[in-house]
Amino acid sequence: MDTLETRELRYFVAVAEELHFGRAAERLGMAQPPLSRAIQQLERRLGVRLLDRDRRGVALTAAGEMLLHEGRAALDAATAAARRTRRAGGADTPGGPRNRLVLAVKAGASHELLHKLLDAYAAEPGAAEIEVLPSGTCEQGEMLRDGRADAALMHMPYNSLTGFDSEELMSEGQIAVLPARHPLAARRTLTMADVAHVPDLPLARWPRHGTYPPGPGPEIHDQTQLAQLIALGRTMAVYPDSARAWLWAEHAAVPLTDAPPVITHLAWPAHSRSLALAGLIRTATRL
Amino acid sequence: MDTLETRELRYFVAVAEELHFGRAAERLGMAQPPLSRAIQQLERRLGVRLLDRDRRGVALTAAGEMLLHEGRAALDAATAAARRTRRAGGADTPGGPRNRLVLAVKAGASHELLHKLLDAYAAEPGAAEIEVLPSGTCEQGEMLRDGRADAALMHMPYNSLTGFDSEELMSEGQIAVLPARHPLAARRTLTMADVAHVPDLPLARWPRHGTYPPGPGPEIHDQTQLAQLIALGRTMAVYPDSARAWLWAEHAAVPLTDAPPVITHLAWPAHSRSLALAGLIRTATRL
DNA sequence: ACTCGCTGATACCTGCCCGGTATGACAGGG
DNA sequence: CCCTGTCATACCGGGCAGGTATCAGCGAGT
Repeated sequence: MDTLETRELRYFVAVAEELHFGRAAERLGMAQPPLSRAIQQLERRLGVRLLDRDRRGVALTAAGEMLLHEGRAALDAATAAARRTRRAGGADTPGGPRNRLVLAVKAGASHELLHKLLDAYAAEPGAAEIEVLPSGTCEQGEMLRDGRADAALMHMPYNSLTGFDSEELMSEGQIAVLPARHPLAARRTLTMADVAHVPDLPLARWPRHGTYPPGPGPEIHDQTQLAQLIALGRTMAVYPDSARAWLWAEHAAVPLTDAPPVITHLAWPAHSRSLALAGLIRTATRL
Repeated sequence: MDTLETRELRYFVAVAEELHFGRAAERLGMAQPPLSRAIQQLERRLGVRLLDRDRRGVALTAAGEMLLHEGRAALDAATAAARRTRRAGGADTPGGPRNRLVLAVKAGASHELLHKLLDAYAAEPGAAEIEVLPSGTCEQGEMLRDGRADAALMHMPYNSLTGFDSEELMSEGQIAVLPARHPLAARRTLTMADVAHVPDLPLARWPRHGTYPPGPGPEIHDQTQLAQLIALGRTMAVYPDSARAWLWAEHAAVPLTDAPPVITHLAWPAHSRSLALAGLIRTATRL
């Protein structure tokens, strides 16, 4: 009576995202009529209109908006339960159940810190095995929510910590990564204003949630590509100090005096009760 | 393949809590055999043993432990989705959908603060209607998690804020609430040590998660009962300063110099995106 | 204006799977 | 040794999820 089936949530979220019954049904691998009926039953069960069926397309009501957000969260929680249970039971590791933690890290970020953390934790008695899972740009939050990861290194202010517990690990300044022969590379320091609108060096653009912000700079998919474009003198980027670890010879790093500091946190789902995670947190705080 | 049905979660949580298929089936209102089969199917789907069936009773494996915790969270998220959607659509309000917020408050706590908050918020333009939902002892967290409430007044260190966003509202000292004619009531101040083991005034015991801590004091169900027992000289209690609001003439309040301060927070689910809630938070921070 | 195309809704049917009843296997206790 | 209590197995029936075919409204194009 008062608890929704995940099947209903899956169906509704698909329709709410596509705003089109046919496409949603296709995405779900089913025919359109049963989907229509399922949504109608859901509306009747809840006693609430979720969608406004205008003859041309479908729109969310306020209640539908709410169910889209809450339903996504519930679906994430359900898949997280499945994934974490499989992992705890060792269903994904050939050698049977092992004490294992998955740590999501933005690919290439915080090399040195990560190294120290892993070494320190491995030295602990009874340490679990840690799998480092490379994550896309700002994807760590989703990975924690849907159970792909048990913990993550997150970088304020780029990631959002809402909904997670966290422990601050490190704070660092930011640098402008420039082509070595560009005039700006000779400067001792720069400001954000200096680098905001350099005509011949537009700032590179990273995708946020799959879409790119507008701007003149090139669209970046991965860090190697960015490094190459900088080395070729086509673009520049603003990065935390620790990015110096992967700079090329053709790169130059100039400190930005007024950039906000980047704070690296170890974050984990707030309700976690794993012993292995507690150990990792403990060693992290001692770092 | 990778997302669990809430039916499966309900069944497993029931079995994991009862550690007994028959009782769990009874609680679920079904027969035992289909429940056994459902759990077996779940184990096969996950590829993981969840329960150790010893001939005498049932025990959780590590994976089962994990699924119990994660499954509870997922079930809470699903029922929260249903409740909040119904509320957003006005399924529970006769007059149709109204802009409404449910605020969980420990019954009788923070009267004055609550009053100020409600008044200030009601004065805001476009304020939503606020329903004050009295909550049992330390129950506010569950209410936020399963959607019975949209926000809560929580009192550190009694409530836990993990998993919620929050805003600090007030900090106050604590007092000992004593029978007026007891010798200790004449003191200007007291310490925790003074009140810990008074032979003729054992500290009252509140339930935590439905069970009472051990001790000599009486078991308390509600505040009126406590007030009466104190007035009768049978027990005493430690309360935040603001409890003075409901003291009787036969009560005395003596400040405790070394009690930890009680900090009242406004807390809400971290993923909330409601406009009305944002308004309440804004007025709360300005208080 | 008529038709075509696209939308979601309805009607009807079929097969699966969920749940119930009856029973079995197995261990422990009197 | 049987009785009790546990969970698992065997079998069956009904409800509901899902598929196919079709309808119903609205827009657009000629």
